[in-house]
Amino acid sequence: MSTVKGIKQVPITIAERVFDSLCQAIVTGKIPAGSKISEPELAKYYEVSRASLRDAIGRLEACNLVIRRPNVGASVVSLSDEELLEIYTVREALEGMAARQAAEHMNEKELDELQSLLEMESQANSNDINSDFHYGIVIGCKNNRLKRLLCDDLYHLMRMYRYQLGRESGRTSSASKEHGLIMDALLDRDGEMAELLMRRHIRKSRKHIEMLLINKAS
Amino acid sequence: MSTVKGIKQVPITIAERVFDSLCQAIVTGKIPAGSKISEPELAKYYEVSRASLRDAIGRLEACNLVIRRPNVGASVVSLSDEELLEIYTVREALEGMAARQAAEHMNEKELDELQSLLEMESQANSNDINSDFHYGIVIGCKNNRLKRLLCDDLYHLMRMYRYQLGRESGRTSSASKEHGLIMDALLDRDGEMAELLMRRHIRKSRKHIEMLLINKAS
DNA sequence: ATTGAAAGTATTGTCGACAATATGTGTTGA
DNA sequence: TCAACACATATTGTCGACAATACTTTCAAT
Repeated sequence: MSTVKGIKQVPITIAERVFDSLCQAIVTGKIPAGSKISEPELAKYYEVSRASLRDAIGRLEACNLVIRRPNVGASVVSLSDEELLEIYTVREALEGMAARQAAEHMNEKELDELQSLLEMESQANSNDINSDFHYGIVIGCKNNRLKRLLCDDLYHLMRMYRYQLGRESGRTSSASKEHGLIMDALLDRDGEMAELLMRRHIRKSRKHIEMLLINKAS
Repeated sequence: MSTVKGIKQVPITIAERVFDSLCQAIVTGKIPAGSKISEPELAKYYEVSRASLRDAIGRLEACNLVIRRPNVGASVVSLSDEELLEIYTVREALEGMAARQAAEHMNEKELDELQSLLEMESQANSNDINSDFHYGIVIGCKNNRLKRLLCDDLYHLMRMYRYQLGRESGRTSSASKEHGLIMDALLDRDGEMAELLMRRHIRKSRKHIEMLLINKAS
């Protein structure tokens, strides 16, 4: 993947390859949230120099998966409940706009593909975010800056916590219905409606996660 | 400054110091848009090793001021007209949400300060973005993720093109009025209205820039 | 004269070593 | 017993050199 323009790229340099590996390891929790990143240890593990590893860590910081403090080192990000909810608020704003622009700019073929994606979604509960409805809308918005913000800066974090929290346990049915409504708005080329529905959809997800977190606390 | 959490930080490492210098040089156009970054040349100029300089370049890439291609090197970003307008669309979404949250979360003291900022704005047309109205609202939204996206990922680019285009020649009067309306909404704690007004305000700026670009083309 | 290949040059990517800073441990003093 | 200082250890930051890749120039062939 290699974090450029939100479009998966084949890693060219060693640093990019290590970045991809570390990214995967962090998202899947193999390197747990909050844990410290040891440069000598990981450099030895991946059999690369510390220079390449540090480059990779810099990229991880750029996509918000680690936090680096000067002269101290990097740690895997660990979001508090509030910080997790903050991301949903940002998503509401950005994906809402993405939906609006997608309604205006997606072509027929893309709309078709998105719809068939939606139909598959109802049965196969695929965990691959690359083939999910939200991702399809982001790609369809045709605003590269928006794409990059969502895909480069939030995408990985979202994957990480989706992994950790288990993909919003038990809201699939209502979420699917909401996706259907958004799809209709896209087909109608109704940007305003698409944005409105997308925002409401993400707000509901947020509320749902909020409940999960409250229950988890007990 | 040193690009962390949108809050100016004193540079600790050499890489951070060089990043700050390069950031400034790019924003002010001292290193012109589109120009190539020569690692050996700049390393010699700043009297640092290439390792530190490369670290700095990585940070520049993270805040979207340069684009790096593997085995080729980094170039200062150069936005097309469309790409510049894309940023306004993203700002509409993000700063709209920031205004909403600011209305809900800013305390009295912050509101006071913002208002006095607004009064100063009408006379002294300060070019320091750190003391500008939009920045104040972003800081006041209390959503760190939102702050970081705006301040780390878009702030520098905005400064750069504001510098280049000369701060939206001749829209200060109407823009100031719009700021006043937003301020009123904040004082009313009316988040929905604040978001609505902020979005309209940025949309108008976008239209204004669009006109400037069309005229420039002739 | 233009196109293509090949050699040469310059730049980027990677490495290992050293310096600077932070962390952990042990000792001393109150 | 606890606090604070000093020392020892480990990690990060920085450096210069080498390897790999890209770019430029030269030359030859059609």
